[in-house]
Formats: sequence, C-alpha cells, structure tokens
Amino acid sequence: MTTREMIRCGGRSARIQSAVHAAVAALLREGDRAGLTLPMVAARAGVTPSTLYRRWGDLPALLADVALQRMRPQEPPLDTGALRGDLRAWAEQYREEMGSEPGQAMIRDVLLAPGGQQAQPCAALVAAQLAVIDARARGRGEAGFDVAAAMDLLVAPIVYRLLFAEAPLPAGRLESLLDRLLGPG
Amino acid sequence: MTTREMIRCGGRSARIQSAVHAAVAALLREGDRAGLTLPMVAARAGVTPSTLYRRWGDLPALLADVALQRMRPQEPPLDTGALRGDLRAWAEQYREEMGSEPGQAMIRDVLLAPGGQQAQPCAALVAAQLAVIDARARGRGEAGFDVAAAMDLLVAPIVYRLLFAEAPLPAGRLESLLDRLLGPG
DNA sequence: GGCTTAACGCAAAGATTTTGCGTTAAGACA
DNA sequence: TGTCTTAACGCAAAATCTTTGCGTTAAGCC
Repeated sequence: MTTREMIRCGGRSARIQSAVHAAVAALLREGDRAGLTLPMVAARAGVTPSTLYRRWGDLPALLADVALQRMRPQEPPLDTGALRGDLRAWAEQYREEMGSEPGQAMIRDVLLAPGGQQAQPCAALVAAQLAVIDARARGRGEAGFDVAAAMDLLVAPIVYRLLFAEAPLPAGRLESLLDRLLGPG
Repeated sequence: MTTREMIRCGGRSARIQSAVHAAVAALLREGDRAGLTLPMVAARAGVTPSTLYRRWGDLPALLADVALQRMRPQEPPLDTGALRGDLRAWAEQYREEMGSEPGQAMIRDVLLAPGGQQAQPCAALVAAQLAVIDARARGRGEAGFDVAAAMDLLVAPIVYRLLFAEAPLPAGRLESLLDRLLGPG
C-alpha cells in the first residue's frame, strides 16, 4: 500500500540540495554569470547534470530557487523606536541590498523562473517584513499603516527603478514617498 | 581605406529582420512559449539558425528585441480634455495592455534580455508618453506634473503588481494614487 | 530488519549552440 | 554604371547542452 507523504526531504536529497546551492553561490561569486551553465554547477557540486535537470528542470529555475533563499531576511527589521524611522531604515537597507550587483542579479533571477512563479513568494517576504514593522508600531500605540499601500508607494518605486531605470531611487525621493504614505512630519 | 558607418541596415538585413520578427510574433500567437526555440524561429523565417545567433546572440535577446518593438505605442495618449482624465485613461489602458497574457510576456521578455539592457528603453517609452500628457496639460494652461514622480507613483505600482503580485492594481487604488500625485479633487 | 519507491548515477540519444570558411550583396566611391 | 571593400549570410562540422531509459542506492515507514 502506498503511504502518503512520499516526498523525500532529508538525507541524501538534503545533502545534494545544499551542495548545489553552495556550488551556485560559489560560481556566482567568481563572476561570469553569462557563461554559467547547469553542467558547471553539477560538476562543482559533485553531482550528475541529469539530477539537476530532474529536480529543478532548468538553469533559470535553479537560479531562481537559490536567489529566493538568499533573499530570505536573516534578522527582523531594525527597531529605531518609531514607525517612520523603522520604515526609513528598512527602505534604505532594502534599496541598498537590492541595488548592489548581486542584489540586482537576485531580483532578475527570481523573475526569470519559468512562469515567474517565484516572484510572488519574493513579494510575500517583503510584505512580511513590513507587517512586522506595522505590528511593532501598533504595539507602541502608534497609528500603523497599510501594508498594501506601502508596497505600492515604497517597494514598487524602489524595485521598478532597479529593474528599469539607470539610477536607484535617490534618498530625497524616498523621504517624500514616506511623506505620502504616513503624512508629512 | 575603411569608410565609416559600416553597419548595414537596409536590403537583405532589413528583410531578414522583419521576417524574423514576424516569425516570432506568429509562433507566440500559436502558444507554447516555453517550448519555443531559436531553431524554430529560424525555420519559420526561412533563415539559418547561425544567422540569428550571430545577430541577436540569444533567444532571450531576440525575444526582448521583438517585445520592445511591440511595446512601442501606436497612438498618442487619449485626450480627454483635462490632465486628470488623461492620466487616468492612460494608466487604465496601460494596466490593461500589460496585464493581458501577451502583455505580461512582453514585460518579462524585456527584462530577460542579457544584462537587462532593454528595460531602460522600455521605461523611456513610458516616460515619453507621460511627457506628452504633461505638455498637453501645460498647453491648456493646467499645472502639469512631474514625470519622474508619476513613474514612481503610477507606473511603478502597476508594473510591480504585474510582476510580483497575483492580482493587478484595482481601479480604486489607481484613483487614490492619482490623488497622491495630483492632489485630491 | 524488510519493504516500497523516490531520487540518483550512468550513458546513449537528441537537440541546441558555436565556429570555420566560402559566398552573397549592401554601401561607398569614382 | 561599374568596381571595390567587407558586413552579413548559408552551410556543415564540432562542441556543448538537454533529454531519456534503465539499473542502483537509500529515505521513509512498518
């Protein structure tokens, strides 16, 4: 009788997954994104290419998986004592991280996944961080804010500029976006 | 002596370019983006694959080129008689066009170009349309608006949602973004 | 320990991408 | 119009990547 939950997630599979992730990270550090191929990753990880093709299907899909892992925040947003400061600090850090060379590559890799299906979880990570900031503000007795509005007014301009413009969002404009979201002051 | 301007842009080259563009458009209409390959395009266009590899370098680069062509607006923005109406009409149409299945594919293709180097011209097309609306408003004696601010407050949320969220920007939120850009009223 | 089977390795087959070389024709100039 | 130069193309071989079938390993469950 077939037992349920027949997806294997430990032992050899887990070992291979972390080896592959490490191999991708190492190869990306050494530059030459353009010439990166799936057989290269396989060789570096000590695995057959066919294994990677079967598990991830594609090089873009693999890169998107790795990128999403690396985008997962390690720490909760910095606590500056007040909502506006928290949001400003978070936005500046996010812009800086994503504006860096590896950061831009991560965003692009996430979007490149077949069907773009890693993009939604990527936005969810951001929204979760904003929700933490909002909850903390309300815990202080502050007014809080609408996370969806913040996605439109803060995150969207930052990311759009990274993807489509030559220069990242200037600090001054970030401040005026904060005004529009929270009201001046 | 080598003469300057040795880039050929007419005759056979132009003929091949339009044949290839037409072939890509036809194959995209017939679905199966995922299985689309460069040799397929070459066969449809009646050209050798090596020609395409030499001219475009890549399938993503070719798709990005085609997508950018198709994003070029055919008509100036609709004239509703007032700035706010012009902006609302343009934004709704843009959201609709880019939210459609082929529209989403076009945006993704533009971003997928090696180095993402087609994204900047893509944003420039949008900015040009907004500049037309602004100039027309000023010609009427209206106040006009800052195109860069409109990119941050209108275009960025629309595109960000298309790329990262499950649902496009709701009409109600678009109206509130217009409020934030032009002031309520 | 034994059973089931998901996941892997290997290698052959198939498809794509690259590359060298001869040929065609676009653009410049007389 | 004719000639010259050379960018761009076609062809085909070579290199590389991707898929697929099949035997083997080991994870998860009793």
